[in-house]
Amino acid sequence: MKDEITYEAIKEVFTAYLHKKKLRKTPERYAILEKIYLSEAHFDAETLCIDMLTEYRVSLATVYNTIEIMLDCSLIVKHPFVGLTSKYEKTFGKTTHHHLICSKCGNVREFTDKKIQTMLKSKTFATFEITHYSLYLYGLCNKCKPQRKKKSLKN
Amino acid sequence: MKDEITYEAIKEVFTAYLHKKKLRKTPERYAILEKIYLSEAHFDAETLCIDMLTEYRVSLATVYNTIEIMLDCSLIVKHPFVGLTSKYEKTFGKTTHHHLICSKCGNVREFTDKKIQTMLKSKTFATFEITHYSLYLYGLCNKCKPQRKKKSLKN
DNA sequence: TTTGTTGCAAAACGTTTGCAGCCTC
DNA sequence: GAGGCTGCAAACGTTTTGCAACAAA
Repeated sequence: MKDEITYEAIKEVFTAYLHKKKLRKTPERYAILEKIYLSEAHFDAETLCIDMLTEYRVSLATVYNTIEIMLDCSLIVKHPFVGLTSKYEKTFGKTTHHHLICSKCGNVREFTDKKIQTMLKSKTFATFEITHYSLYLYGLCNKCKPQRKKKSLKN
Repeated sequence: MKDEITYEAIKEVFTAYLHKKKLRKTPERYAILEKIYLSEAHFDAETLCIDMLTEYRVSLATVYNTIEIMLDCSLIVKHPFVGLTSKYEKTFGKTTHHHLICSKCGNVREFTDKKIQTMLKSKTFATFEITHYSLYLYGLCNKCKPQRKKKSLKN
């Protein structure tokens, strides 16, 4: 059961932000927003740019520009995972989750944990105003985990 | 009351690792290790390199090389905080902690939380072997937090 | 009409690599 | 003595910037 978040609703949020900041509502920006809206996975700037080719051609510079704006208005978050190029992820239509990153193959997996969420959400500081948090668990995924004896394939 | 970890003890760990991996025990590597041992703060590769100048001159390439080795043997961890160049941090002589990163000025602060630690340490997955985790809390530090009316200094 | 935005290419940035000489083993 | 390691400089991948043409307001 997914949250019913429509592209129109997100578009409105984005439009309102662009308006507030006196930024222009260009077709490129909306094309990028829609692409992100339609995808579920983490993405990096270049892949997004290439993947858009069929629908709408934008330059990488514009992708970075738009990503920056979307970060500012919290429509996406940035994940600079160790060993990978920076990944981005939409924040709407997804429940709070955390990440498992395989240090060997770079695969990123999500998981949710109500107790962790509750605990972190309740964390406050007198001298620091939290906007968001990132919890990354690094390790080895099943495929990369050294198998306990099984024809011992070298590396 | 700090843990009594001596440079000699750490040096032994490093030496053992170099030996195991058939890597050479060069003065540069030990100079870098000592520099890291003596410092308490997070550091980045270039700053470390520059800060070493007075004691021992090493090239940035060697610093990166050595950092890589130290990451492999878990003497340090890497923190690619959003908006900052990658920071590294020694893992010895420090208690488990988490990070507060100011999105505006880039200041990084540490904090400890027993409950969070316990909860995260107990987290396991059948299909993922956790080696370490990073918890980053992004937000605004006291200095960067918008003050509630007080002569309203612009920016 | 004004001024922000685009695409492009060049530059910047942090990091890695190739190589000749050096030094550990 | 062999081969890993060093410093240097060049190369790399990612991200940013400068600029002329363009288009949103």
